[in-house]
Amino acid sequence: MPRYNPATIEPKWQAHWDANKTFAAPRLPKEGAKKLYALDMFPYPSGDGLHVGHPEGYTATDIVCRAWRMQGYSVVHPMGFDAFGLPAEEHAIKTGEHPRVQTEKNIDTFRRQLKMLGFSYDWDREIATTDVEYVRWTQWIFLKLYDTWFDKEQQKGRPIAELDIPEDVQAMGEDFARKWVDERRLAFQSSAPVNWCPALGTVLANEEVIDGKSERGGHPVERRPLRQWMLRITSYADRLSAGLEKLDWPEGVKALQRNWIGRSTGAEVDFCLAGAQLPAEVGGFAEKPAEGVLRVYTTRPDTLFGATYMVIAPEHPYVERLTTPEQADAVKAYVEAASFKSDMDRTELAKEKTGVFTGSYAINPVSGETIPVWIADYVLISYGTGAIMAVPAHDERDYEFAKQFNIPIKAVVDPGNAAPDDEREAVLAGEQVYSGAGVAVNSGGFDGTPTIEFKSKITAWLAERGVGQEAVNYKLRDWLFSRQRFWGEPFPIAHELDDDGKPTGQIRTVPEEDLPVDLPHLEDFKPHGRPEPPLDKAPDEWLYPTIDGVRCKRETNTMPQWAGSCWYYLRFLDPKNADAPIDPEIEKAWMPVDLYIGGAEHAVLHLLYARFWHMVLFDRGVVSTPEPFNKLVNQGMILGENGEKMSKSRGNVVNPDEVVEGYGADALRLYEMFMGPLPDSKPWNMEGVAGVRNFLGRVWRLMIDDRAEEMLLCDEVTDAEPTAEQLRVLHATIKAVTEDIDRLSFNTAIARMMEFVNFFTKEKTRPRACLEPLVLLLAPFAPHLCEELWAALGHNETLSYEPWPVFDESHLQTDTVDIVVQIGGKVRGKVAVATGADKDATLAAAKADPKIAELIAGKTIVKEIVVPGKLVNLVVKG
RNA sequence: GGCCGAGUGGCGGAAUUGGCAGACGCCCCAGACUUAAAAUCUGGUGUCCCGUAAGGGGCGUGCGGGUUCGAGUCCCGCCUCGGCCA
Repeated sequence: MPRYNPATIEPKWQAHWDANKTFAAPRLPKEGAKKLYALDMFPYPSGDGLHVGHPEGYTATDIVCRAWRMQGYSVVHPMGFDAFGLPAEEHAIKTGEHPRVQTEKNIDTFRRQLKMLGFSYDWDREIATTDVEYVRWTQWIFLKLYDTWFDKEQQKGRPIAELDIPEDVQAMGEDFARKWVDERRLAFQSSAPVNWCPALGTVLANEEVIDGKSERGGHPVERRPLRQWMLRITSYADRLSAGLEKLDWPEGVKALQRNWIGRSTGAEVDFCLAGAQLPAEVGGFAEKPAEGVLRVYTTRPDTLFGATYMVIAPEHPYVERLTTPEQADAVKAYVEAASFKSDMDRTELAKEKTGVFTGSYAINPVSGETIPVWIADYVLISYGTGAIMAVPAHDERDYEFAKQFNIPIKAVVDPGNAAPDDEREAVLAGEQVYSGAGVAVNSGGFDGTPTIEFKSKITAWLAERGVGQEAVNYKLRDWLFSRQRFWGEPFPIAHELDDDGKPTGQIRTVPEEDLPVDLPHLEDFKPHGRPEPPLDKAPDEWLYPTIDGVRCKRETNTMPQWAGSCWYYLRFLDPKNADAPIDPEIEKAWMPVDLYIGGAEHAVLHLLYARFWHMVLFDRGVVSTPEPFNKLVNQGMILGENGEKMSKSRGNVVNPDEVVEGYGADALRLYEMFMGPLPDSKPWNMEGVAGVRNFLGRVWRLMIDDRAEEMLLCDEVTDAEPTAEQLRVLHATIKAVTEDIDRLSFNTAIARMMEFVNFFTKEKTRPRACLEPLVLLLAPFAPHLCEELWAALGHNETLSYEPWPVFDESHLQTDTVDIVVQIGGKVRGKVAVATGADKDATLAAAKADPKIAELIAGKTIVKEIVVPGKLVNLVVKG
């Protein structure tokens, strides 16, 4: 009977932990104890259930939590669900069943599977982003964003109440002033293109659009502007970038984020349109470009003399006014065609450049030359000013475009030594593009100025004349925060209506005490055929609330899935708080997250968005730390047995339920950790699972007599004192396992415990004093098995809070150590020398070894290298 | 095209600062136990060469160079694969 049988012991201990709330974390860390907040990226509860990729990171954090609990830390280790999202809504559209029903079913499956793996979560803290009480505080945070403006001077978000409205703005009237304020909020409205699919009668998410066609049905998708909510993440670009410095994150992830933010410095330059009435000379560079002025952003103001044409994006507000009657038809067709292309399609370097001439010209502010203004879709309205000066000699895309349309190419940077002579000639002749630094040519009085120097010189020159200024730009764009979907958080916003039921443009926020704004009842979830969100179908009693006595229409956009995951780590600490998102006392005590593990797919967006919200909450005094996640680790991908990505279509998906059924949860956990380093991608191998399962069986038989009818310790287990050798093995194991857990090197920790078991299996007497520490060391990895063994060894309490075994250096010491002896760098022998022997003694011992003596006999020793305790290398000649 | 990461036995991987390459596991082979098998335990297992044997030697960490007494590890150049971005 007492064979190792995970199928009986695992559910038993899971029930025990549940019933005893073994892993409940205290409200605040224990007095005098250090705290650990270990967080997993919570899963989206898909209909497929848990994937073997999930338990990889989850097991890693669980091991750290369990080990550190035993080391006396107060540990909080929560789990929840990121439960809004498209699949549940699609299911609802098909079946008419409310997405919440499907979502809850999926959560139940995920929870069951997670519990089956024995993670030491404090389940009392479970939250789902779809919980109405959670949504309430998500909406509350949105209102904070709405109530915040960014003070550039202080680089800080501040309450709208502290925003001074300039007198000239006030003078323009209340409506104007309100608009002025609204334009400065971190949450603001704007018109942004959506993927409108006329055939499906709905707006699609980016991931539902493939090559300009709908994923379902392959219908054409059009980019159409729609009123949307945006979050002003660009205000925090510098802080988001600078804040990375101090974080203990993989360098690669930091680089990705910096790259995504894409900070560049350059200049904004105003080009007057030919024939335009120039405005009267105003002091300095205008905040907004004057009428008849086309403003561009460039990172290379030094190439201004080489600008031979300009390009504006097809969405640029000047398109109409610049288009001459002769060009009108061509421009119209071009602009429409561009609306079907994604930004990606448009900017792809390899693609052939397209464009159309507007018929208008502008004047180069430095050379006075008249240059044509084109419309081309390789310029994006969302980057910079949506217009560029094109310098074909020194920009690859401009070069291709100029070639395509026979526009002059004028070299203004001499590469000098930076390019071989023939290439340099080609560049200067305008036959080859060169985008590096060099020396100015063909640049009026600036000839001979090195690129770097020229950049600042010309910027100053432009600034003096009020036609340019230094500017910082980011690839990062403001965050498009609304979705035309049902299954998301409603905005706590309503639009005031006039007597005719038309929006006045005035916004009302839902008062805090009226939160949450819950989703309305819908008869069905089918698209209504208009680009407006599905909530437009909501019943009137939901759609038209009265706020402060004014009839309003609720905002019908919903928030994106990212919203809920932006702050869940805070709510975990105080999940039931009815008065605030989190109690400040609790927040101060537990934050920041000490260890955050999850997939690399969230390296940019989730982590950037969450950091942004956190910074706003920090500025507004809701949280006390500038950054939310101190240490981040990305787990690698688990591939199928064939080495390819796991997917249903490849038929190589491994189901955790089946693994647990066949080998047990402890074996699954152990295998996932034994496969290789946590951050690496590695292929699954079911024989490897069998291997670690066998190891767990060996641990069992090390202590339990598996031929007996009852649970009995085997005869070899004794209360006798361990031998010196046994102690040495034990303490080497304690040292290695403890250090390996600290550096998340779980595969090597397991290997060391295997060595321990291999050694003690051969021992005729196995002292408890050695076995008990092993059980404790292994417990974080295979907790069910170890609880069972701990009980068998005569303990009544869970081992979850037993003190971690202490490593004692003195047991590792031996009388002698083996020294490698090399001759000419090749290993030729080994000698035993006394521990701690110095260089001379070690060298003497090496030379005295008969084999070595023979090999060096008659030869001259040129050099002797001695590393005490390690090796001797004799370099000989002759 | 850019950035990041990785190339070590038949396979997953180990080697924390340059110091015995291949820990540990899988696969495979052999032995013990057994009437037999399974299970379990024990041992072997990079590769080539010399030797009947005990044993000895060469070669080996993607490729080519370099630094060093000594390189999987550091430097230069290249190749391949993976990820992200364009």
